[in-house]
Amino acid sequence: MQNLLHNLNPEQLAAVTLPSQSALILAGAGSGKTRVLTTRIAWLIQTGQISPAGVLAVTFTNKAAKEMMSRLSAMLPMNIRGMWIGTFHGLCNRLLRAHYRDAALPQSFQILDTQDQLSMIKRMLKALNIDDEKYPPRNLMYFINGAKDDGLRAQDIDAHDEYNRRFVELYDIYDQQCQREGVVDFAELLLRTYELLSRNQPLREHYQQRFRHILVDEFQDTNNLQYNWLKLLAGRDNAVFAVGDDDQSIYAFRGANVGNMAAFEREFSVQNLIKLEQNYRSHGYILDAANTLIANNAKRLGKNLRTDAGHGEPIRVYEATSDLQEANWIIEESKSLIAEGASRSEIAVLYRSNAQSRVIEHALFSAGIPYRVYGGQRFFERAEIKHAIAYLQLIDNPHNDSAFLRVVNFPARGIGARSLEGLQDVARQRRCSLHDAVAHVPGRPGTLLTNFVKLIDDVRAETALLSLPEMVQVMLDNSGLITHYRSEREGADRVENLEQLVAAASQFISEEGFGRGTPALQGPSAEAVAGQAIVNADGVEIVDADAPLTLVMSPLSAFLSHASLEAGDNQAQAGQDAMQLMTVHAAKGLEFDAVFITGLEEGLFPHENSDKAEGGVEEARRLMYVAITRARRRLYLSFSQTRMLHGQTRFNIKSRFFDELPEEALKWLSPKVQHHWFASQPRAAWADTPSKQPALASSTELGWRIGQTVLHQKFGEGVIVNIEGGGGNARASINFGPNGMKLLDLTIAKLEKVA
DNA sequence: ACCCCGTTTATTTTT
DNA sequence: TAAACGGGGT
Repeated sequence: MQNLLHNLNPEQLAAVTLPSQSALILAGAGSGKTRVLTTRIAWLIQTGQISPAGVLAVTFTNKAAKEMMSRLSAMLPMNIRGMWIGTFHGLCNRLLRAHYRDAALPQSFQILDTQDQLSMIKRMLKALNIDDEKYPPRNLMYFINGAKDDGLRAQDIDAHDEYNRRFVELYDIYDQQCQREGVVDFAELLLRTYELLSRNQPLREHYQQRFRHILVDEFQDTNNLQYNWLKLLAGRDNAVFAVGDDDQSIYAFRGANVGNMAAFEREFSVQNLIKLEQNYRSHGYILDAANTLIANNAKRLGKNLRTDAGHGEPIRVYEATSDLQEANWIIEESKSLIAEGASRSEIAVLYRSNAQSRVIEHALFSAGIPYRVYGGQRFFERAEIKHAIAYLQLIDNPHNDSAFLRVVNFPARGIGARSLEGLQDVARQRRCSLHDAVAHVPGRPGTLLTNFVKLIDDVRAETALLSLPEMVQVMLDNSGLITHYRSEREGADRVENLEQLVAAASQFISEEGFGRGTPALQGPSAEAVAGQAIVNADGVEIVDADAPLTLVMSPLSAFLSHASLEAGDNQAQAGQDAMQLMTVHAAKGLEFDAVFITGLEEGLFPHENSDKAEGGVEEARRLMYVAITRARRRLYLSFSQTRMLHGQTRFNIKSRFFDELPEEALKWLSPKVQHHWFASQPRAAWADTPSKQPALASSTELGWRIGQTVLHQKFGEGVIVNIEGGGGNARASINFGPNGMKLLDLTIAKLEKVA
């Protein structure tokens, strides 16, 4: 135990050893957040305050959950299987599997990912003959997910106009369709569990009594439903240990509510708020920059990072004339870092949006520097894998129409759109699944469809006693998927991926503790279930959704859940010592010796949409804060006067965030206010855009040019983005950054040129 | 049933 | 720019 608490600083120690009450830990970047979280669990167990089964730890990502588990198993000399550590969705899945009857779901319900959900909505709109211009599927999806995230069912929503009434109506129809198919979307996993526990008192009390300690990671990212879910599970007596950082809240756009931190303090009567402000990651100048920047946010719980490390290197700032030049500068700097002995994987290039990676990738490629881009397609998202998964889904639950449609004619079986429309009509009339409708389709389409259904049924029958990997193999062979991709010109990779799926299945069953030979379709045995049965005080029998998974679902169901909930690694040239390219969002939680934050321009970072959204600029500032605090020793900031965006050259001014950083921490590598690109090479930029010539001719008479930086007494500094008209009629679009884009008459407006 | 070509649209993303 | 989608033609 001494060992356990040994190297903690006073605040960390205080947090780890708090009494069993709800507490809020404000954990700054690099302050040892995960360490506190895991040590807290280990300490509770070692001091005998709780048994592993009494611990519930919730994270947002599978990665974070795995990290916690591996740290815990290093800390504790025991099997940590009894602990519930997982993502909100993973834990809900487990609960719903164990209590599927109470939750009114089929035992083999399946999970729709975002793609599946959208295609299902499209299908529904089409079937109802609804104009998808007027009711865009995407909007409906956001509406549905937003409602679910707020805990609302269709009947709970008051629509004030015709348009919204329609949305509500469609939401209701969508839910009914999901129910018929036995599928749930991501938000549904949470909402269904919430409803299950709130309606079923014995069940709720059972879990409330079990989980005396609930620990939550990244609390600032919780949405309203997750917050209420925690509140429900915590009941009145349990201790919720919430760890988060309001300054790193960057997911409001997907429903995260930072306000949950303040609400938590109030509603869970938090006696102990501990701030972890000692930073173990970054050098002084870097932290100064982060602190100074974030102080510009008004809505904060308040926190200031400090370090024992010295100032370190100043933050280098570079102003490029073009995105291309910016990229080349990154390469030059990286080369010298590498020459000084830095390893490539310790250098990260961050950007606001994915599109920005192109130029940088191109430059890195030309320079022959290995790199890795985060955020590509992941294993279970690949088309061929999704097809294979769809076959498996049909074996497990033939009523999953999304899966049915995905593969009914893939590989081609002569079942075209026409036949499928007919089938869908029959299914709608009979209010049944496509699978069940097949028997009622006459003629040749009927025969072909029947053959398809028979194919699925045969694989199911043939593999009923086989293990999961064996089943996957048979499915691949019998479905014709492998044959199909073998005959395709560029199918070799896909065949290889499909073979990897067998390996993935094999790895999965051994990791999750299913016996090697357990039949893929074998559900929990009656005795196993009986062994888990608990009779509560009211005489109600409850089966606890306890680990391992083997007790609540079949290997196949478990594997399919896994495929939906854990999309797998985004493919990477792993092993190589490569530079790391990613969005700022993707960088959250990571750290690097050297970090480049690129594209620091008005309109991009902060993004132009940030100005419009409520609290958008503060969120953008937090994003910048996250970016800065990724760096350990070296930080580079860059922006460019011009940038190619959507096939057009955009003229930008530097981000307002530069004005919010401490001057003494920065070292400007290029002159701050000096010649712009057009001064030295006036022709180059528009040589290939003849259309702009007339405007330029007229504007040059007046002395104005696109790209010119100007000063307006009211709007401040801006850049001329476009000039239209000529002579006495010349007007210019000027980007004044924080003050927006203005269209000004050049003959009237009082503008000063900034050199 | 499939392919081609024009149109449209472009933050951030985990589950 | 470029990728994804949908309509229409073969």
